Amino acid sequence: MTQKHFRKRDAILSYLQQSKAHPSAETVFGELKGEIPDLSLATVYRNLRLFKEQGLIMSVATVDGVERFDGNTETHTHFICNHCHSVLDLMDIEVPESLKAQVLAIAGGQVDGCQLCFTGKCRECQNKGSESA
Amino acid sequence: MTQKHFRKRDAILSYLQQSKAHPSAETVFGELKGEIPDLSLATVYRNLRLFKEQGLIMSVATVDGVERFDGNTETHTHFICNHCHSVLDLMDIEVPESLKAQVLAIAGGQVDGCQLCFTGKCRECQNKGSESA
DNA sequence: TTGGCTGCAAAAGTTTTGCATAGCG
DNA sequence: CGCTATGCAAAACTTTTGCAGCCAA
Repeated sequence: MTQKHFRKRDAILSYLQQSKAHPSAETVFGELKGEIPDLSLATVYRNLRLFKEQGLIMSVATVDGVERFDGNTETHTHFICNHCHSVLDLMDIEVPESLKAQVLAIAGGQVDGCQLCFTGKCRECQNKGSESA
Repeated sequence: MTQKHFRKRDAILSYLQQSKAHPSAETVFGELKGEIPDLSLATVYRNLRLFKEQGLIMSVATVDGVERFDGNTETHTHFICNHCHSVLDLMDIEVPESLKAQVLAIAGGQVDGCQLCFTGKCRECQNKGSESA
């Protein structure tokens, strides 16, 4: 399987799927640059966009001006730290199914997904005090 | 009350608070430009940022690359149409208080807010068929 | 005069695109 | 050869910033 052809694309997708950090394009690029020195940021952006269109990854949110991605496309809740801008998964927090039905009834049309996102200060930042603004 | 000084700032805030369209900076600018011809886009951006910091408005989401704002800072649910990019309020859909407590327990730190956002195709786009991609 | 608000234009930061090249079938 | 993926650099787009001017107190 010498599909060097897809090596970069695959690497990007794998990285996304394995990461729990909800990285930005720049972060993906930075992390993979080590093992793939001739990787281009444009390739990262192109593939992220492609994966998103294909539903292989999803966009979690735009945090501090940059889009953050998640290789886990199952609906799950996130927590965004306003201080260090980390994005955490909250797998156990689920939006009641009843709400989704209500939305369909109210908004009409078609409901594809739902994102629940809490914001605040993560434990780490809390512990560190206010040093990481 | 000839506070012409604050006329633009006030106009921007009023517009946000009265609008239900969750406008972007560009939209606010475009809408107010009519009545305030010498309004500058920079002023809109500056004030939106200021209002957000002051908690007078909030950022709903970044839709199609642009940040969308809401003059209603009470926690409430939104619906984003993937087709026409409109953002609708779903005032009746509420995140159970119990979830918020759970989040605090899990994520630790401090929980400031929570955003619940559904995505899909709004009734209008649904009715219009697929003409508005 | 001082201080805050603004316009304008330049700058910064993120994301996209055009074009040429290289690899695979 | 045709097709897709990619690097590089330029471009596009959104948002921020520097600076000078203006208005009110």
